[in-house]
Amino acid sequence: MFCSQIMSANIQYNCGEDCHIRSSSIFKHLTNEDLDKLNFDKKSESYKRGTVLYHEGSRINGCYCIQKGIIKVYKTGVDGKEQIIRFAKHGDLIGFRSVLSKELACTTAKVLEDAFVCHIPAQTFIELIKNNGTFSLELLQLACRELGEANAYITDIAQKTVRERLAEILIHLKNEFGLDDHKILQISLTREELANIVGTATESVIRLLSEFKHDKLIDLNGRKIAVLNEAALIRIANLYE
Amino acid sequence: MFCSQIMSANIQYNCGEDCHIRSSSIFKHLTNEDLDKLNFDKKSESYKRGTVLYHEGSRINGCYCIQKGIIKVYKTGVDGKEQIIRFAKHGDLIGFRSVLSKELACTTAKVLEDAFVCHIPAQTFIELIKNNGTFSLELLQLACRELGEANAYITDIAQKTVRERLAEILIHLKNEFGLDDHKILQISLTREELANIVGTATESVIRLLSEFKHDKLIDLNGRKIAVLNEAALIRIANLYE
DNA sequence: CGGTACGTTGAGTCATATCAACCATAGTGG
DNA sequence: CCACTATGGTTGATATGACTCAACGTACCG
Repeated sequence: MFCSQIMSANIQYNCGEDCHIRSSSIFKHLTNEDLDKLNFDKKSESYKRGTVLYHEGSRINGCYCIQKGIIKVYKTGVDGKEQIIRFAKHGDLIGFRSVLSKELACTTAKVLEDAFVCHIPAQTFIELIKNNGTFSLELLQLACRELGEANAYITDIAQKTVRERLAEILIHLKNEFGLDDHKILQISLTREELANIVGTATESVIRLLSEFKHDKLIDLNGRKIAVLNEAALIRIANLYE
Repeated sequence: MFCSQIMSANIQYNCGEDCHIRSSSIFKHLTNEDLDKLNFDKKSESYKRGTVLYHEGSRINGCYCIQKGIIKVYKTGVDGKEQIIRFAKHGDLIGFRSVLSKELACTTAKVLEDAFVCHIPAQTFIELIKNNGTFSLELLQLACRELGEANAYITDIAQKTVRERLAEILIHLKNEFGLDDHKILQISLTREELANIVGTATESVIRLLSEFKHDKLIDLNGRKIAVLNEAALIRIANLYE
């Protein structure tokens, strides 16, 4: 099997029974037969920060299941400005959109935190969908959930101010990546990256973050952001009206 | 069968062989058996302008295949402002997102132009997915295409000016609904609705439309919008860079 | 004929973008 | 070891796109 790999951190990944593919919600209802096929066809690899898994506009020959690390998925807009669409982490599946719609990749996927990733060939993936109704239903549910989130984000960007959106993003990041003991957000982003999620200028993010810090909603220490007053941020973001 | 219905325009719809469900891309690979089941379970109905097919936040018990007319699909944002997510017309399928993700409807669907619509019960729909790999694959492809469009729109709204977005929307509407012999856009929207697609204020749309008219890019006559210079609009919109 | 919804225009304001300068840090190569 | 460069962060000044508010016009409808 292709699956034994050594991470830089010396963690051994055995991609048979223990592999994340098994416990990840999207794969968990596969039959043993399907699972064997999948484990045989997939390729696991580790990637350093900065590596690009696939480029916007390129043909894509499979999708990626993230075991470890963080991947930044973004589109390049007018005059090269990147718009971050999502982050993928532990258990997430990316690239399936382009595989299924048979279009060229409409996003770029770049490693933010050293990652360990399984690559599933397009053919294997499509066979799986055709032959396993439960699997395809779950995948559909995943796609539909993402679609719902995308629609919600469209509404937010179209209607909310930068200030509201920044507060909202901080809450989202907190929910997705969590805080450590010191309430520090467990994802490290540059100010520019934050701006590229919110859809604003770097300087605006900096000014608003200082404002939030001044109001004791957050604390700042370089890229470390501590979330001190979640309730107030939620109020600012107009979330859960 | 439930399927014989009379439209206000006195057009008879026979939903067996002739029904749109057969020719619509998403249903065209169904087996005769599946098709019989579908035709038996579905309910066709005509709706007047202004009718709501389903409300945001309500439970939804099936999805809708549009045979005729135009449906406006929108989310309600902060302080009640509507954000139009898409329009559905002849051959389009809506509501499947909420059916599959088993969440409450995250949008409202309202009739813009008198419509004739088939309702497919959730259970029938889900069975179809589970039992027919080709169908579920095509549905997945549909969802993925919509997801790609949503991501592109996020990037646009986040990065482009209102002027660019309005030009882009005019092009999109032209591609989706076409022009008549007088180059008039074949969908009738209020200025407010245009604003609610673009994500701006009604007054801004009015001012920009007059500007486009002054520059001979479009012509205006009430809600009738004639697209005179598509190339220039595309340039303004920064499309196809 | 009054009512309601939609469209238009002008004036003033404000949030946010843009531009420019500067600092801190870290890595690079001579 | 020290300039040198690149990258990221910060702040201030200025410009402006877009929103808001308000008034008014228009058209249709019962």
